[in-house]
Amino acid sequence: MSKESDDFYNRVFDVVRLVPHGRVTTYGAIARFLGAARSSRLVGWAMNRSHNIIPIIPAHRVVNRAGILSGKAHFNDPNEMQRLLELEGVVVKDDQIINFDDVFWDPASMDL
DNA sequence: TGAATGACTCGAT
DNA sequence: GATCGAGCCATTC
Repeated sequence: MSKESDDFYNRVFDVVRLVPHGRVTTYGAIARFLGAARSSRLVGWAMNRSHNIIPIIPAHRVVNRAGILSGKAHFNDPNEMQRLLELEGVVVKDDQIINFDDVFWDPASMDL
């Protein structure tokens, strides 16, 4: 892995950490925010490595554009992702966020 | 070096 | 309106 690609991942992690408490974002939103609109899968790759990243990445706040917890299976405990979201006030049912449109947070619209 | 994979997204049927 | 398939890009085998 080259250093530049590591930097890309680092930006992804940074954006994920910027997600407000009780809000969630999508892979596509992060990818597009970083200028890689068609690299949404790369964001998924980055999150896959987030287990070894410090500080810990709130990966539970990152879901696909449908509001489904597509990455919950990659957690130490799949139930932990849903539990963390519910703990923050996010309503989750069947691995899917109910009020997704209400809790969705776009990094491009954050206050600078 | 070439082929396969993946925590996604969009367009077509 | 829901479902299916193809596209994209970096990493891994």
